[in-house]
Amino acid sequence: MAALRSDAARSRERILDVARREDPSDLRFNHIAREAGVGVGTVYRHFPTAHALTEALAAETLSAMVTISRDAAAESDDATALRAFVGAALQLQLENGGLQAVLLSPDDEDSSVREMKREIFATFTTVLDRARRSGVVRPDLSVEQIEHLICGMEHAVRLGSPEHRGTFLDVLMAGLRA
Amino acid sequence: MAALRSDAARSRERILDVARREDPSDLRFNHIAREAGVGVGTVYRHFPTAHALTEALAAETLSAMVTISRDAAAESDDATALRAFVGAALQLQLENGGLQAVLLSPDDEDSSVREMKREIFATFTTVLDRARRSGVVRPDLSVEQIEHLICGMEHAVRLGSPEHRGTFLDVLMAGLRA
DNA sequence: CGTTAAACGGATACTTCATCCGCTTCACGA
DNA sequence: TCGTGAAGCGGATGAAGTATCCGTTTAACG
Repeated sequence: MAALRSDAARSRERILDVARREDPSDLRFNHIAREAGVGVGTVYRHFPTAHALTEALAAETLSAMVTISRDAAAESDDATALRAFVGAALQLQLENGGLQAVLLSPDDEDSSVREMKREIFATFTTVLDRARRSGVVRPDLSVEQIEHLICGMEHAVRLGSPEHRGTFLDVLMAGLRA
Repeated sequence: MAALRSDAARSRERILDVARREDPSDLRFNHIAREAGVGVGTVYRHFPTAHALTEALAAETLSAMVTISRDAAAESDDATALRAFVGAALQLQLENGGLQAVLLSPDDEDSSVREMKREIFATFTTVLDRARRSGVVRPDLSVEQIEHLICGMEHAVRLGSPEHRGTFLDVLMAGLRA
């Protein structure tokens, strides 16, 4: 990432500040531009596509997820580690509405996003392997399938009240058991 | 529903035939009109909103769901009845991409849709009550929460391959258990 | 300061949506 | 069979939103 000119850096931050408050699944570039006090062209130059903007918004949540996933992996009890990981993923996906799309997207435009995703999936693979070996999870579920199940739970929570998160996480964890 | 004039009935069927083949979450009226060989105005007259069209498409699936839910309720084993109901709901929602929206919508434009939904939810309430009484399901889950969980599973299956439906249904049913 | 490349803004052309109304077709009674 | 009016049809059209392009402005640096 070449150093940004000061005005460019300012524009970028203004745009991100506004975009954070918008519905991640319905980013309107013209509207964001007006709110941010910049021209539409400026928004499109910084973020050529809606997905590029979603990725930029996801970057900080993703960085938190890296930390949390390391912590989960450090947990000594295999079942607890799995629950910590899945619970954190669900929580963060609920907090950042664009995260699901970024996690599921096969090709990332931003290379730091790609690297963080790689680490998260690698860590999860380790945690899941441990859980499988100690027999606390169905052996036929893949990392990908569990990610999809987490996205499904995110969707379910969004349909109702956020306070159902705990219950739905319990349902998922019980369902994952061998 | 006042009797339709013959040309109106023909237009309606043509529109529904085309719409059935489209992505239910992205119904483009102009496109449907062109494909169906009718004017855009005709599409809008028959279906004032995308939701009205989605409802019409959901009607036949909903009618199948009424039958299946009665069958499930007739099942003597409480746990089996619950699984039959949830499994059928998941299956039908996967077959008809617009069904989720219609089931979740609080106000239906079509009265027959409203009536079918009423019966389905009433039947499910009975099935769930039985399951609760015989202790085969967590007592703290409401009909609404379970519907949301089914929608979540639908989402999860759609993210991957349809062949994961069975596995994901198993995960959900295991998670629902007390 | 002067220079230049980077960044900016917003007019504009383009796409898609949904309405409205003059024309056509159907149903029905004579 | 035909006349009549209500119902239905079509697509031109204005509104709304998207993404690009290029003349102007601004930052960075010697």
